[in-house]
Amino acid sequence: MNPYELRFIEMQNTLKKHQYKVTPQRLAILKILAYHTDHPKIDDIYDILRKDFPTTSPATVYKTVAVLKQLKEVLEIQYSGEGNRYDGVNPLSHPHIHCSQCNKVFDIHCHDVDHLITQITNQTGFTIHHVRIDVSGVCPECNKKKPENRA
Amino acid sequence: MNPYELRFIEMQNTLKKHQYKVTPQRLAILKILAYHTDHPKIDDIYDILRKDFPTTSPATVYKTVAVLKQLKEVLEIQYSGEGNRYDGVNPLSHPHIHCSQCNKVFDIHCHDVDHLITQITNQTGFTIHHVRIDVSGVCPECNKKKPENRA
DNA sequence: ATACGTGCAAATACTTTGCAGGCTT
DNA sequence: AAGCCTGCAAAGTATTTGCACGTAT
Repeated sequence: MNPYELRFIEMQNTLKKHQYKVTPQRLAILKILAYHTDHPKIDDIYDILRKDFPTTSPATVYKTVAVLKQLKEVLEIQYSGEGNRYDGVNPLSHPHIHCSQCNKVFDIHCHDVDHLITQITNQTGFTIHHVRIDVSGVCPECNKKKPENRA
Repeated sequence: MNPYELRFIEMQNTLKKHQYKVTPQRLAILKILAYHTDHPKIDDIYDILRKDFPTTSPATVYKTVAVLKQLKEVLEIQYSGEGNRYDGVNPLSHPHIHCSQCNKVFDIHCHDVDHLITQITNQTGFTIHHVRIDVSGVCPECNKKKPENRA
């Protein structure tokens, strides 16, 4: 079983475990979130969903995503002013990097983050619940296309 | 001259240098941003501004903040769903920590950030323009008040 | 059978825009 | 004097809510 299918099953199980009803619409949204690594927005999910459910509405997507967010089966990446993005493939908090040219968002895998969090905990005395590390810039692809964009 | 006044003057100079008009409203907004370390929202600025300019409107605040943001004299900290916050005291990108109980936002001073950025640059090949590190949790004050909130 | 979910529309919150008149330069 | 700035209102975008009907359990 590939990791995407695994996520799809995990998400279903979490819904059932918490007595949420598993409807066809929810299954479709789960599947979209489980299989898409490109951090879709609500509208992206809605557009895909509409192919199978032409009468669905954005409200349904918002509601289902809210449930999954609360169950920690999807990570919300807040981008004020251009719609939040969601990561259902890897729902634990992790760093992202956003290209301001092509608007793609990629995951970053970074060893230093744990150390950083320890340092911040010691320094602030906070009980830390969530760490958001988001970098933006221009990705190598876009740099190739337009060399004059380099900083 | 204290550092807040210095920021106030710097912001004025930047406006003048770029041929923006220095109006009483703008001066008042600059002063609010230069002197407040608590990362005010647009509405917070507007509320303070209204004491001296009862007929002003949020649009004016939005417009002035947009100018300052573009001139890099204020740092926008995006919090989707509850209004962005602004840092005019320290307008260079730096980490913040937000308390989910009292909603205060504090600066973090963290040595490891440069190293992290180098690592991310090497790993991704991005030309990095902006780094956002935002932590949320419960601050020591709120932990004292409600010990059961500890993670 | 019951309670929850769906989908429509209206409401909310935040921000941007258009425009007429006023003020800074 | 000229053009930008202000402040009002309206429009725009993202998201939430209310409600009647339908469906999963």
